[in-house]
Amino acid sequence: MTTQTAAEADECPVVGTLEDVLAALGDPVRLEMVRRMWGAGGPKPCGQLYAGVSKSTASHHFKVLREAGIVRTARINGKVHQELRKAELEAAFGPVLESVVRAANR
Amino acid sequence: MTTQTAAEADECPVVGTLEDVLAALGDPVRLEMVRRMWGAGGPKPCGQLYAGVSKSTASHHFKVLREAGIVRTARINGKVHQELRKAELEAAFGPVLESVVRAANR
DNA sequence: CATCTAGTTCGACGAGTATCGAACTAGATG
DNA sequence: CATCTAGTTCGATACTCGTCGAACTAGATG
Repeated sequence: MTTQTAAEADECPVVGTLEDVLAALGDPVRLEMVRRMWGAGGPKPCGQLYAGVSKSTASHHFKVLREAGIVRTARINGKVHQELRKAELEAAFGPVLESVVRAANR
Repeated sequence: MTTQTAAEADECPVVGTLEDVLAALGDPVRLEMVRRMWGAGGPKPCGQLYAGVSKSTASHHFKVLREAGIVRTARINGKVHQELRKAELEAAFGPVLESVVRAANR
């Protein structure tokens, strides 16, 4: 990978496989992160997306979500934000994410 | 659990958590098993639900699906069959399984 | 009964995972 | 510049997971 800005480097051109996505969502911490992002409608500061685990653990989870193509990372006003790649996921898997988040919100 | 027949013993009264279900589906072998069952409309012999892994590995995967509450096991004419618990999953999680299988069928 | 097929359990193994604190990096602020 | 907060990476750890073949179980069949 050539030198890019942080935002670009986290812009995965491809979403992971359906299994990758499901496996990534199959963890309570990550599912909660995604659930919180779903309602945000845009980038959200990392610290607002989880509770109950350490910063380093949360960082690990964001990495898993990112590598599965579920989120993208952006630095806004010097703070790291995470945002769901709704459009890409919808394009690849249809209403999977939406149905999952709705189920998580039950 | 009191003594019951094999079919009854595999009748889990409760579906697993959403994370359990997603994690169970987040494996290529198990996702394929579920995808094949989806179109069956009823119990299906185990041997028809997978390919590429050994019998013991397949058996392990069926166990994971069963413990997540995704399938139920029944013995028909002496042969073990697996069947999706569509109604229970729909009741617990809405259209999650349907959207996942549709995505798997893309 | 013996034999067969289908499926489960067991034990082992290498790989992967979720977690943490320490060390580090990235910015903002005064 | 120093200091702070937010977030990442690293190393370590205990645990889990997917895999297999062997041994076992469950039925059907002749």
